[in-house]
Amino acid sequence: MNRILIVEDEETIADLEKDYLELSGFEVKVANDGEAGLKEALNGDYNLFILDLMLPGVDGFEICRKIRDEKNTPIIMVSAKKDDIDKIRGLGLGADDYMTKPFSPSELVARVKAHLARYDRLTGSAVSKNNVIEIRGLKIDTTARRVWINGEEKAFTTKEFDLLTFLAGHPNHVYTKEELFREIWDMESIGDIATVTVHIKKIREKVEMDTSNPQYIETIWGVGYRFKM
Amino acid sequence: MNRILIVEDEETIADLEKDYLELSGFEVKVANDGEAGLKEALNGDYNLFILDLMLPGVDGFEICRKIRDEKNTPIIMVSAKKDDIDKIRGLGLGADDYMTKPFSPSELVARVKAHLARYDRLTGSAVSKNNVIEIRGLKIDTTARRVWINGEEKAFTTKEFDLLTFLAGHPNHVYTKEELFREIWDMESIGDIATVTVHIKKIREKVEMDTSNPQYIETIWGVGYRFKM
DNA sequence: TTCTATTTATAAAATTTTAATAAAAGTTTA
DNA sequence: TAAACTTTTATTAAAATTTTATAAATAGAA
Repeated sequence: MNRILIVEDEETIADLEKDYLELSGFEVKVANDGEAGLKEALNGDYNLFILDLMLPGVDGFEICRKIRDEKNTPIIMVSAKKDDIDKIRGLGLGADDYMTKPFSPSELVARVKAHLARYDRLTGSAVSKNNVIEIRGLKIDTTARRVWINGEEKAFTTKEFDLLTFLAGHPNHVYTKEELFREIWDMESIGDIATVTVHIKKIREKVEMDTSNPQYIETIWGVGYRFKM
Repeated sequence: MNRILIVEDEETIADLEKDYLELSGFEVKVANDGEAGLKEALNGDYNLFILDLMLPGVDGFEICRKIRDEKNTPIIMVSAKKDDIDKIRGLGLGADDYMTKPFSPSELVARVKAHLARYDRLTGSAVSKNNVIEIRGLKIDTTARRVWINGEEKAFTTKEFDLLTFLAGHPNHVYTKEELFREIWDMESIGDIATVTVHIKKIREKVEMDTSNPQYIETIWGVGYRFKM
């Protein structure tokens, strides 16, 4: 459940925003002035802040800065004046979005969802974006360039790693040695295809339990190799 | 140095955007159709994408989806029609921003900067808000720019510190020397990559017990370096 | 089946590529 | 200007890749 803090002194607006957001399944808290808003923002555990720019006490501007000193939580700034928005946008305050009143509640909800989704995308899965291939006991981390067989890490050279990753990334597809050479070595094969065989052997030595009965890279006689899946 | 890819078929617009972004210190590449754009986006190393919605070949919509399958890089979608924007915004395509043509180049630059800053903020990993990185016996205070190995403080020069902090802040990720150079030296590497090697050596001398068997910064032969975690 | 030609596996040597190191030259900073 | 730092260059060392030679497996034909 995502928790949202609205810092807004106009109660009708705050209530309207709150209602719509709650209908969309968010947990919402409202603070009516700057002091309370700032305190709540820093001590509470929120996933997103909606800050009005004009507030009694501490203004939205100041709250935004203070939050950014401590958190990366998404912040949406709201103001009645288009000019203010333009001004603060230029200040590089670290807010994530700016909306001019009046706005439709559904647009607010849409933006809130978009910011929460992005935040999760960037913080949660920063590493695991497609960067890990896992097939049976084999695990390949493509950005770290590390390989594990049944939990045990094995060292791979550049070409070995590239070749294995390419094959594992296209399982069940049969590639000729020419195709593999072109793919990994980035050039036309002019007979120098033996090196593919040698690298396949090296990879198998590290990956397979029994080299003569490969579970991962299969030999297709007279054709090429295929990564079994 | 941040690298930006513009996928836009109208050359005058693309050139205008490119000029403004370059004036702001970005490195910009333009692709004029969907095919080229998609290929470049997936293979190249970019920090942000600007995609036109209407393109010959593969449309911006499709490119956005394909990029999101593989990367979390910020995407700004551009369209001449306000209606299209509203439509795709609702689709949850994973784009980070939407702009309607015509727009002022300075607004484009402002948004680009904002998105890059947020991306860094959210993915800057281990460092983020804490300001202190602590991994095994190594402690780095990023605001004070001080480094301790097993409790003993060591003096680091600017470049050494930046390089170590970047690597330690993105543990397990393998970076090429080109990438490291771009990151720390803020410019395109034109062969002057040897300096990265030398700095790695200097850092290891201070950080490692046994330089020839590094516990922190590992060499990935033929690829680059990785901070072990 | 047996023989032969073809293809792949294996092992080891030779070559090439890449990084570590040391030291000099250049640059910046106090 | 001197000291500290950075970059470049040259040399050495290490590692990875490719080549070569030989063995083994497979498929096809007699």
